[in-house]
Amino acid sequence: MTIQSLPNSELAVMELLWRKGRLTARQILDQLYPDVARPQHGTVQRLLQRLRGKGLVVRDRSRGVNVFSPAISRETYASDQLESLANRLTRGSLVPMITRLVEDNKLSRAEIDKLRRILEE
Amino acid sequence: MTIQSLPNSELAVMELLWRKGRLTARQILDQLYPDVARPQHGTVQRLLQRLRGKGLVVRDRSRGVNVFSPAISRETYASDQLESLANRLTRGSLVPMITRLVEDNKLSRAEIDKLRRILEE
DNA sequence: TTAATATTACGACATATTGTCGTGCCACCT
DNA sequence: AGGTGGCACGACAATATGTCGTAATATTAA
Repeated sequence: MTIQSLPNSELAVMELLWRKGRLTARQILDQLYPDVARPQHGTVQRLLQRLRGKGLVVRDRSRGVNVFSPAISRETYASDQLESLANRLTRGSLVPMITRLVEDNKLSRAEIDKLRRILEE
Repeated sequence: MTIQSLPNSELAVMELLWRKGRLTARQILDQLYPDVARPQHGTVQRLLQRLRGKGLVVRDRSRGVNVFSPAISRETYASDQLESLANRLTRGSLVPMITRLVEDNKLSRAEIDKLRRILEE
C-alpha cells in the first residue's frame, strides 16, 4: 500500500521534522509562523495529529512535553511517491520518465553521473 | 511552471486519450462507463472542459462532432510530475529517490539495465 | 498548594477540490 | 416544426484542507 500524497500544510511540518529530527509542537509553531501576530497552537497540534493518524509522525510522551519525530525518512516518503507515480502513469516503470528527462536535458552531467554510479552496483 | 497533479476522474480521461489518440465525448463515455444504467454525458463533457482549461486536452471543432486529443504526451506529463516531486522533496534531485529504490530492490534487473543504457548517451 | 501559564486533543467551520447531474441552447436531419 | 444528439456550464453533494476555539490536563512560578 502506498503512502498518500501530503497536503502542503502537512508537508511543511514533515519538512521541519526531517530537518531537525525531533521537535515539540511549540518549536514547530515558532518555525512555521515566526512572525504571525496571533499564532495558533491548535493548527500545529491538528496537523501533527493528522500526520500521526497517517503514520508519518510518532510522538514521545515520556517527558513533560510531547516530542514529535518522523516515522519515515524523507527518502522513504519520496521513493514511495515515485513508485506511486510510476504505477499510476507508466506501468510501474521509471524508464519512460527518465528517458524524457534525459532527452529534454533536464538532468545535469553531475546528476547523470551519480545515477549511473548508483545503478552500477 | 509545473503541470498540476490530476484527480482520478480526469486522469481516467487522459488515460483513454493517450491510448487512443483521438476520441469524441461519446466514445469516451462509452469506454469510461460501459455498463452504467444511465450514463451522464454531462460528466464527461465537464471533465473534458476542465482538462482543456488546464491545457492538457485540445479539441478539433472542424467537423460536426468535437474530437478531443491530448495536448501533452503521457511521457511529458509523467516526467513533469517527477520533476515536481523531486523539487518538492529532494531539492530537485532524483538521486535520493533512486538510491532508495535500488537499496530496497524495487527495481528489476531489466529496469536497471534499461536505465543504465539511457544514461549512457 | 495554588494561581498562572502552557500543552494537548479535538470539535467546528470556512474554503477549495472533486465527482456528478441537470438543463437550456445549438446544429443537423427528417 | 419536431426529434435527436451534442455542447457548455450552473449547481451541488461529498470530501479534503486549512484554521480556530475551547475544554481538559499538565506544568511552572509564586
